[in-house]
Amino acid sequence: MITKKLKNDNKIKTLYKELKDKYDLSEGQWALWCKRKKSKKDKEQIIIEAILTQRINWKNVELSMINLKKARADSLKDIVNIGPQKLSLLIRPSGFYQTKSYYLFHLAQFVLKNYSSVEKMQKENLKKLREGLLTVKGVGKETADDILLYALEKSIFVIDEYTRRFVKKYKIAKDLSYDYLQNLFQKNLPQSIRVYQDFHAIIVLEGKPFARGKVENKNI
DNA sequence: ACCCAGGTGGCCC
DNA sequence: GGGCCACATGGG
Repeated sequence: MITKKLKNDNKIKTLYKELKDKYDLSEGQWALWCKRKKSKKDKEQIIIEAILTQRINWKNVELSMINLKKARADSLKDIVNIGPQKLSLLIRPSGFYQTKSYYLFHLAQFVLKNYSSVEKMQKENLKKLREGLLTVKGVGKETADDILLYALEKSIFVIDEYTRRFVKKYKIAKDLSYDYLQNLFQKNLPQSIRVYQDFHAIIVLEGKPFARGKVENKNI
């Protein structure tokens, strides 16, 4: 029992080290790729993308983001202002557009009403933020953690379809439930925002067919 | 004409 | 807690 546990523990750490070499990643690489995601505007875009990317490929998300930018509706304030009706037409390419437009509208409202800005939101502690986000319709654990890790820069590990495929591929665990896997990864990695961001980026790359050698794609 | 893609909520048991 | 369904577009 204990030996088996140790084995799995080592697996996660070892995989992280090996794959970091495989993709020639240095510490904080994700941040380098996404240097553009530093500004207030970019953080808000991560939040928007977190909703749009639900159950859809990134290509479709990009099409919606282009529409939003063209319509100058790519900030949380814009989204609250234009309202769910018009918003839904702009985000059609990313699918489930009526549902998602309500999700997005309510999320934008939630952030602005409770915190007034993403920067101020970042000052709140992780636990409170997660609880709050989970009360928003359309924000489940994955979307909440995605926002927390990549937009708000809190140390929490994201479990998604790519993570589950990764876990299966390397036979890391049998239990694929969200809480179990999140706990498992967090227990076996240093509690570091950078590590969580980079590792998740690696997991996504591992799930992409083109992924070998040099990394240029930033669609994480 | 299929099939698939980075979820979530609602309903049922 | 888990199983099933609706939600919808663009690309292969």
